[in-house]
Amino acid sequence: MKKENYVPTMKDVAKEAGVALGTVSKVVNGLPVGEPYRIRVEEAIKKLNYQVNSYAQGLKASKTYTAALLIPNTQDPFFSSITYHINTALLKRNYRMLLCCTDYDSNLEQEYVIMAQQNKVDGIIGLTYNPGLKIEEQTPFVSIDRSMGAKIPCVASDNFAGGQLAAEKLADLGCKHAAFLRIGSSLSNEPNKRKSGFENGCLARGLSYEMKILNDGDSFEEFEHFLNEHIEDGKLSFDGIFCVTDSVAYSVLKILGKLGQRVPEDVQVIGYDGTRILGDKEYVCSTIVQPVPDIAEMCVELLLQENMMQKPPLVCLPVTYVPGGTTLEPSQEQE
Amino acid sequence: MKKENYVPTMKDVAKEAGVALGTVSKVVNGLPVGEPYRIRVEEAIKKLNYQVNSYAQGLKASKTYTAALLIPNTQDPFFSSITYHINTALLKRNYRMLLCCTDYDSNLEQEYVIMAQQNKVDGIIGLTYNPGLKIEEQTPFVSIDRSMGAKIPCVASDNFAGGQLAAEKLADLGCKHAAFLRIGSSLSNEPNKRKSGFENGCLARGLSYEMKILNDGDSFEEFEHFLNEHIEDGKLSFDGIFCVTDSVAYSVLKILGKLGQRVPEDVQVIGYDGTRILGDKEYVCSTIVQPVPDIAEMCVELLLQENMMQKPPLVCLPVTYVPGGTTLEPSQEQE
DNA sequence: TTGTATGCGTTATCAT
DNA sequence: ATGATAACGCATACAA
Repeated sequence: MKKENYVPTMKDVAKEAGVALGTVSKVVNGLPVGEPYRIRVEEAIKKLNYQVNSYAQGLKASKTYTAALLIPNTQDPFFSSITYHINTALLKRNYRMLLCCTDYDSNLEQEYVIMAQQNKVDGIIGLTYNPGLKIEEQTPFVSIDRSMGAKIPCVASDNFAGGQLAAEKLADLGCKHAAFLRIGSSLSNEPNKRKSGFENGCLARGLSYEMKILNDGDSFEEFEHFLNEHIEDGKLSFDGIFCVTDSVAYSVLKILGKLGQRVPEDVQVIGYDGTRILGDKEYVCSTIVQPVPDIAEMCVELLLQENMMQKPPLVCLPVTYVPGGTTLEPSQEQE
Repeated sequence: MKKENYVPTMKDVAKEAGVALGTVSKVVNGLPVGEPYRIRVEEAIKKLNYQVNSYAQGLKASKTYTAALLIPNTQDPFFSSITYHINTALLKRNYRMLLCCTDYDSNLEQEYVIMAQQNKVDGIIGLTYNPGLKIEEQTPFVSIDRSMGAKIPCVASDNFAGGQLAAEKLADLGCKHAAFLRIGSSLSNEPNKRKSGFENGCLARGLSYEMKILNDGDSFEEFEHFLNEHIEDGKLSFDGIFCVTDSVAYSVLKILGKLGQRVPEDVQVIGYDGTRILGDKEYVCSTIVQPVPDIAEMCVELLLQENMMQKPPLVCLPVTYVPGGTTLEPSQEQE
């Protein structure tokens, strides 16, 4: 019947319907066309099983309705959530998404940018770690969590406010001496502000604090040493700990257990991100929740916004605190 | 200097280098070209910052080096792992990946298939739930976990063997009376074989068992009722439970805790998938691990294989068992 | 309102 | 070995 492996084009449809090529194009794109023509064309389309070729469209229009997302991986809960919500936000606007897992590899990040540009994407959203990433001027780029210069908008949760909120919560929950634990990239990025926010909050509330900041190569055992050093007669000198991420908090919780400290009775712990067990169950710990759907929506909005002119260099979205079992419940205090 | 927003083409490069269009094409594609020409062209490319247009290439060659992945979401740990590894496997072969999160929505699945076809993808990999999904013959498709007819290869873990392995492990670990708990789609798919495998394994080892199978709409509380009904004088009649997924196992563990049952002392629990806490930490429970990297690799391999002829209709990849704290450790038994 | 013709950027087939 | 030209499928400006 139909030729094997032959993909019909507009020309075939035009011939089948006995109309001109342009008419078919109009029908396909919903432009006004005489009713009898439209019907004949639509029948021909069904009969031949015709589908437009986005590549030909893209070539013609130099617009591909495609965006690329650069992200280290999809397994880290925060990344997987970002990925999902950006995909959804793009879909809503009828955009396709190229997923580019970079594995924190600077070279791979650069390669993916080049690939995306060659693929004529309408824009790139990236959570990247390459400080020297080269991006063509004409390719819109929105960065997550890292400032990349005035021309590139950066979207992040309000990390400073988040750190502050964590300090305030610990103070509200009765803590007297807190700790901030961080393991992080030396790279300058937005999440680094969690530290400043926390310090700020502690000072405002008269909460004393100490910090332990691990560098890239350091082992988690450093935290164990640090905490162990602050135990006297079995009692930890901290009664509140703010961890830079839920992942760190999770590891710290295990260490605390090993050291015989009870959570939240002896020491309360707050993380950052809003990670849930298995993606959709309880929170891993009491935490500062990132507004991931809003971050995703904002990224896409900024990316597709026409007037480059007034793209803000930095957008910080509000965070919230949720108890997750590692802090004393509000019912136990006078909230 | 360079015109604002103007993207150079091969023609511009040819003019700049003072050579013909075809010569530039050859240089770009690494075809033999006289050395002095090659150098001049390469210099022109650098000077103009030229990049090939994949859309024009794709239009000409009707090959796009792009594949689409249809998956419900990227947040479920199994899905996120599949997504990551398929992305990696495609990258290795220089393919780009369109991510399509379907949210278990049959209509969305179909829309994405159409989108992918219009986008002239070289193939689609799908973990889908639409039994009537329409796919053009000329679009290669590989299915994960669900058979979709003889022409479409299906890749899955060896679910039957996995169920069997779970039964054998429970028997080895001293269980006398087991339970199988499942919540699942009524849709016929490969994971359903976990049940048959488990039954088979129980029979082979003389392990008695009961089953509780929830339907789509049912609440998890049904499991609680079921388990509660099997408690007499505070003692659960089961000493081993196989859960259809780690996610179910996780919930069941919580229920068991509520019912005052100790795991693994009173009852041992085995899940399925190989899910780790926060994606990279300990296993959620003792579990049958799916070989996700192998599944991903196999999907891509089958998808891009030229000779459609000998594509097997079903490929089952071997699973392994790992203890995850919800079974008695090997050191405690005579393994 | 419908039909015709041109060009998008590339590759490949020619003749040179 | 290199240079001119046609064609991929579609959209659109223009002519009918």
